[in-house]
Amino acid sequence: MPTLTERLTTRGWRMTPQRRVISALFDVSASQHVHLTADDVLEQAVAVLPDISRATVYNTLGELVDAGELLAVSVGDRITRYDPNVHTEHHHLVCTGCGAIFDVPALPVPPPSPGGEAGGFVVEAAEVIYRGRCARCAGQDA
Amino acid sequence: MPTLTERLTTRGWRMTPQRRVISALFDVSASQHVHLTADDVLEQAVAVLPDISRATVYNTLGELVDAGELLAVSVGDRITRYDPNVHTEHHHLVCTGCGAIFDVPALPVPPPSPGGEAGGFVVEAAEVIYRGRCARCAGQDA
DNA sequence: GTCCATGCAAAGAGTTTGCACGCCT
DNA sequence: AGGCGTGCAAACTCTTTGCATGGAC
Repeated sequence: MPTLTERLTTRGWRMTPQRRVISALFDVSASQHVHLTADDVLEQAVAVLPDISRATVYNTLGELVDAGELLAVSVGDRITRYDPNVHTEHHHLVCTGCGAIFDVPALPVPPPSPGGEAGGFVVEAAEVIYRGRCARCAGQDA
Repeated sequence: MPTLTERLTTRGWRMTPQRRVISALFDVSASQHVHLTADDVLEQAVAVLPDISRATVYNTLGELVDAGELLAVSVGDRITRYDPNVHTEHHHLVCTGCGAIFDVPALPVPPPSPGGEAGGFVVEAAEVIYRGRCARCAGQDA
């Protein structure tokens, strides 16, 4: 699989230093199954490119989502997280203790049987958020 | 089942006109499986109580969620919706066309098998969001 | 009479947008 | 050389908060 930066170049994206840095961040985070927030991206990008602006980060993230290269993930709070793992179907575990998010392979979810007002609804995708305690937080419960 | 207003009185809540109106809205919306936003609540409450303030609506909604009388539901955008249907486990269908939200009875979701970094995660709840097209929007697709 | 919910207004977080400049191609 | 991405700053949306008043009990 080519890197995100390579894929964007292939797509004909204008590869500015800013975009290169942001893409590189997601190439790293993909292998670690990390889910960065816009602020995380800005913070890490500033470390390399001190003059990068918040607007550029948001613009680029939005474009990457539109291009299908990132998944925008919401887990209940009002913060959007960006998931570079778009090529393997997976769901998310959210720790109610520390807020950490983990990936799990998607198991087949039983299709709902919409009746009543929902009759005729055509399901195209199912997204599952498992809530619970990660190993560390579960340990502290005892 | 007593009405929400009755339950709040039983709990010893100070029943102001504002709280009475908001509770009444959810008694109605519960029977219709509607998922009101804070703005919906404000708008409908203003129609009855012109001087009710946005802050009171938000405060009351927050208190109702804390009391376990409402569920705060997020379906991906940054708007919180309030679901009075707290006593029957259910998931949500979200129409990607018109944004409508429908309830479906919760079917058993297979437990994930967290491995890797997620090892030891203790799952306590699973929340499913089905995305697709409601009957009306599916009809327009043809 | 006491306390707490209310209204007001301002603050706050996260995100988006308009515009002129400068860099990538 | 031309167009698009950038930085800046302001605007925007949703939500929360501090404080004085007044209504519920």
